[in-house]
Amino acid sequence: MNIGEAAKKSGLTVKTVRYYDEINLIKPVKNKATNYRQYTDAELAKLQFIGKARRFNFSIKECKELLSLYENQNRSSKEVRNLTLTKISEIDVKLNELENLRTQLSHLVNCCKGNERPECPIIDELSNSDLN
Amino acid sequence: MNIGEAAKKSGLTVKTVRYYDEINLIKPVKNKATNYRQYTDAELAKLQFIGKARRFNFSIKECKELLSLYENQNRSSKEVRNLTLTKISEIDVKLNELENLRTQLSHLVNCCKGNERPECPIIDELSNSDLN
DNA sequence: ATAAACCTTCCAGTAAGGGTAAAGTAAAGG
DNA sequence: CCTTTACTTTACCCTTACTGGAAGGTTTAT
Repeated sequence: MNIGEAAKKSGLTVKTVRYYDEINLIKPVKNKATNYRQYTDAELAKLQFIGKARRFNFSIKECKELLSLYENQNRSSKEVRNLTLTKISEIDVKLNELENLRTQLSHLVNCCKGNERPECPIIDELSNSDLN
Repeated sequence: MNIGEAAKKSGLTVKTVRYYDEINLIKPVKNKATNYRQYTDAELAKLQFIGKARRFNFSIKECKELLSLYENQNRSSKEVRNLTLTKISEIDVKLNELENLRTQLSHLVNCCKGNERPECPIIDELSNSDLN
């Protein structure tokens, strides 16, 4: 199939699929006559696989790893599980950061009257020269 | 003061401070003889302000807005508060996404034995062609 | 005089594509 | 058969917010 169909069926954009070719993630054969990319069903499946992994917040680099595990019939499930566990703890770190940020910002908002007057505790806090 | 001192006192890197000059965020005067950037105390205060706002997850564009509010003695605290509230709801969206992701990933991890065998529900799920 | 510790500009790269242009190809309609 | 429309190609720049490095000028200390 051509790139448009592969894109549609994988839920990716044509641009993205072409990009995955460019970075050697999924390289289709080219039709010699037209120079069009030709995707097989197996390649479509990989595109779908990547798309899903990306939605699970795996980076392209991690997608490459997952893809090679996917293609390797002799992999152990432990390897996949470890990659996923690492990803989960990365998410935990990010969750913590964001929660802290949220707490601090809502504290600032609660201190600010939000009226037409110029006094603003948020600006005051941002102007406070001590870091943090 | 020279850029190194301004960077140190603001907790930013020299590279970053130079970048802020380049994008017209904080433009110091240049010493004609040496071509060195000269930062005043007021500019240092702005660098500190920006640094803090960035740590609060405000984008450079938002920092520009905050900075103009900071510099405007006639601003209303409402404007600053609204910008901050917007930022909080953006953080909420991100928190939600990450929590969903975490739930899904830990569900996958719980289904996976993580042993030496190749059967892996994580890979199976990623291979599942229906989106989500 | 020379070394180190500053500073300068310029160029390239990051992640993961998006936007647009110019041009080739294919399929459908008249 | 011709034209329009839809699809595809490559190539280039743009995004965010910097970071790294090279090659060179300046200042300070030894």
